Amino acid sequence: MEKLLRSKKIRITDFRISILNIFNKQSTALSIEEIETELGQFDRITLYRTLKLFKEKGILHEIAIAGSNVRLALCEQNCEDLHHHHHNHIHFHCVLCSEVYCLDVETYPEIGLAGFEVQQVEIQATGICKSCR
Amino acid sequence: MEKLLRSKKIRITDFRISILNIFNKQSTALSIEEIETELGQFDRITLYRTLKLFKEKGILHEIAIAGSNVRLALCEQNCEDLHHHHHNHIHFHCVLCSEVYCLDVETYPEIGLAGFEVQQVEIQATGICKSCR
DNA sequence: ATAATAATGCAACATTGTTGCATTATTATA
DNA sequence: TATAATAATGCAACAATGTTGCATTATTAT
Ligand SMILES: [Zn+2]
Ligand SMILES: [Zn+2]
Ligand SMILES: [Zn+2]
Ligand SMILES: [Zn+2]
Repeated sequence: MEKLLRSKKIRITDFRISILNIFNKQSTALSIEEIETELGQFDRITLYRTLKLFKEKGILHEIAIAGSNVRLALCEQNCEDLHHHHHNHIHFHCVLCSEVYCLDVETYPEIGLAGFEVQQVEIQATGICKSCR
Repeated sequence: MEKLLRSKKIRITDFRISILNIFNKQSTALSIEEIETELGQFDRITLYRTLKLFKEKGILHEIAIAGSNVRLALCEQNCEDLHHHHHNHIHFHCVLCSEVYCLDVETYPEIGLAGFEVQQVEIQATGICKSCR
């Protein structure tokens, strides 16, 4: 927790620790609304600033789902910043419980597009999750 | 244009026609801001309602990009509604011009996740587009 | 312990999207 | 083509989401 903040060279504060705690006890990605509920009493501006910083530092990654709220989840250890992630997982969105999971896949698909230089590939699967089946 | 609206069993209005015209002369996906610029003078509420309807009817599909604005693009002929699309293309987001392209791929990857029922797969590639290289 | 620096919390604001309702336009039918 | 039924538009007002400036407070380096 504090080690993570130290490694990213940002100050260790109570607020940041509590945000990290919330993500650590969760197995699925979280919406901002869910984080707010977990926090109880808090300052909205500080929350937004913290989430923005965590994304910039490669502590959290953002998952944008069409027709749904943005979700956030913890990054892998080796993510550098907003633009240099090193994930090898896909995002699964359950149509029943609407939870979003970060899931490892055996083989991550390669995408080739003539004339385009592909740098990163983000995959989102939609369907019914393990616990809703 | 009018044929499309008729086939979806919704009324033909000037506003809807002008929205469809904007999308037809464009090769890339559009942000709401871009649509507003193209429209010139318009009513914001009508625009939002029109876009919502078009998404529900399978006329437009929404592309959610992490850290960027939502984009919209025309659907394939056989898209039924919001939840029943029949696209076979991926979405490419250029890091230089930030345009979003709908691009056909030779083979659309299959995703298998033990315990999860996959119904749809959305793929987003990021990199440098044809015209920015 | 002190100074330098960064984070927080408040107010105020900006952007984005929604709801209710009267007016206007489209469509079906006679 | 005229009329009635129905749906879309445009306005006001609001709700939700996200941002900026600035004084106060906390963290860190010395
Ligand atoms: Zn589920
Ligand atoms: Zn993830
Ligand atoms: Zn480009
Ligand atoms: Zn598309």
